[in-house]
Amino acid sequence: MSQPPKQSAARSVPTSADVARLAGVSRATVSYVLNNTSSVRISEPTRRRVREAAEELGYVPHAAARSLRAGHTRMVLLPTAAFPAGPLHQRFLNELQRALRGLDYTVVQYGSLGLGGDDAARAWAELRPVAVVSLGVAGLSPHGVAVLKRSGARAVITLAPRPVEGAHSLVMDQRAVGSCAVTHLIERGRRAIGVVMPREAGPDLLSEARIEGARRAAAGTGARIEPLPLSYDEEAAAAVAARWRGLGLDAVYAYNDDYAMLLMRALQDRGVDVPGETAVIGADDLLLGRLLRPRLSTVRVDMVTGRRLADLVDRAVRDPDGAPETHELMGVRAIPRESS
Amino acid sequence: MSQPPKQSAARSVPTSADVARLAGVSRATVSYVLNNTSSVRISEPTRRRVREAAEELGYVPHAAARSLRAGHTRMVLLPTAAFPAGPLHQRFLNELQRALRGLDYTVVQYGSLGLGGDDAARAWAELRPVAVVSLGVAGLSPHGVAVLKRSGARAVITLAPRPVEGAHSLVMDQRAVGSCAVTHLIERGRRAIGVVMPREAGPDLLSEARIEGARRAAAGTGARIEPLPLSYDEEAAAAVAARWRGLGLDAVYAYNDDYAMLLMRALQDRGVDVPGETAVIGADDLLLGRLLRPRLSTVRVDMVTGRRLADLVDRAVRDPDGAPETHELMGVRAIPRESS
DNA sequence: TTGAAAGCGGTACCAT
DNA sequence: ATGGTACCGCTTTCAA
Repeated sequence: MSQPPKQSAARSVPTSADVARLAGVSRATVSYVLNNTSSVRISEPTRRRVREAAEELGYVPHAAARSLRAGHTRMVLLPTAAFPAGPLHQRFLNELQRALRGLDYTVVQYGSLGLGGDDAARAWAELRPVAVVSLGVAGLSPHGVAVLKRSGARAVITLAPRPVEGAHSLVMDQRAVGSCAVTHLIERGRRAIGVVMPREAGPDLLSEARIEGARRAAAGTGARIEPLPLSYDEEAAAAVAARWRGLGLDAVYAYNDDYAMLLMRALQDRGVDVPGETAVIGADDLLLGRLLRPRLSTVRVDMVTGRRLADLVDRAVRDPDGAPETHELMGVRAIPRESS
Repeated sequence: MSQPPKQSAARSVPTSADVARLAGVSRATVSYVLNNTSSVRISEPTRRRVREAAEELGYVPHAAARSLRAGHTRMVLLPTAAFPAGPLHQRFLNELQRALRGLDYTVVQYGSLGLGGDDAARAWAELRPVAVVSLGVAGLSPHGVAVLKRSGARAVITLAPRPVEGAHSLVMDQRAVGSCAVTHLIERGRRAIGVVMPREAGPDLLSEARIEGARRAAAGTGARIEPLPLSYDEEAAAAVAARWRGLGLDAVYAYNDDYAMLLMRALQDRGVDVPGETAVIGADDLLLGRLLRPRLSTVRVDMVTGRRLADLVDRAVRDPDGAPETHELMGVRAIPRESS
């Protein structure tokens, strides 16, 4: 055999050098042709030969090599810690993704489930993204932001209950949701208000903020707030309903519509009249809430649009030294239907 | 100035060379220390100096450079075309992600929204993932699989209605869902069966397969199948309900529970008795379906567990030349409740 | 115990 | 119009 270094040459991944060899040109030429480099003129026959060679070998450029050479990437990293699920969130992610792609970014969701705050930030930084958009992931600290920026991220943007130092922060003060719901109930004359929080997740920022908002809205009005941890299953809801009368509550605000629907049904099955005896309100305005009887009251939260956020990312990337902005962007309003 | 090439040296991203310089050692030593290379002994004082230098500079290794040198990555790519949403899917993704991370893989979701089949595969191949797990993304062709493999992917796994040549295929024959639902309805004595499909998505593989299964189950039984495109909003549902009696149907199978709930409510509001006049069955066994009255009948689909899929990925990576396996893995069963 | 140097796959400058 | 070649940051022989 005449090629001792390459035993399984056929098996190995084709590189631009392979293309060059097959086309009988230099690697430089291959690069020019495949990237349509405009600052250099290549004859049409050569272009064809290169293209054909690339095609024949099934050549695909190596992103890592390219970005290593370039010194930067077009990657926007979306860390996904725990999926918050929810159809709104999904739609929003899709929108954002499409908009960013339209601006020629590569969107990558990176799961950092097992990692805590700063470790996660480090893991993200290793990928050298041009921007990081952290959607409500707890634990992105100012230090984490610094690590990312020092490793070349030109924009770090958080969408969270509280601003993070050093990052552009879109503040969605989830307390407003709780406040809005409870204020609504109080206006309706309710005074003893249960607040349902998911038991699964443990204390996360979202539900904590919502209950904190509830407390705040009740303060000084004479109304009482009673936290009610609840698992998302029928048995748990039935159990709460069973001891309902003992709790002495005349209203309940649930973390979101899913939990609200679950509890409302359990209450009804237990003979508790909704809204007569107990008013119920949820949050997030799911379509399904309108299908129950009584129709579920809810709090609607205006999300930022994916398009707007994508523009913000792009602006931040272009002007990395701009002072981090903090935007309050939560519109929140109660949508009374029949359950309250 | 004495450093013309580096005007903003302070601004630039620290490399292992910077760490080496600061610690007064060579880059090799830095690499040994930071990777705890066991084949080489480094004195403790040196280790400390290196660690301190790295810390001080905020050094984070460059993943692209590393994998370029290594010739391979530990990245498992999960393409996400359109989010199928759904809480089951979410849980499953989380499980899978966690299990893969446990096996020391890096999980990356890559959004290829705007791209069609083979372009998408090419884009994925540029990242040189060690494995690609395609979850129901239409358009991963045998050619796409070939591109991925030639660019170094050691495993390509699809979870889809049909096997894909060259890839390990977990076949979830969604026709079984439609068959199961319709068979159930026929057993209950129904003969004129509407099948609701999402109007939004356009004809996608999932809903097409489900309706195809419905047709098959009806064939030869004398039962009639009537496709009913439906948008996911109340008006659309009301419109269908308004012309319900004219359709002459005595049962309906909806693509999934969400659509089933929506239509069932609209029918009830129109005075159609469920299940007396019209039986309703959905699919996916959402918790919320149990909250309506009558409780929604459904078809439950057993998903593969994330853990199992992760193991399959790992096995395939270790044995890349193993023949692609095809597993049928859909357990499907009707769960009759009160609506049918 | 440590350092020098080659090379992974591209890109872009400078020659030719 | 092309080719030669020096990098990008990191790992890993091989020598010292």
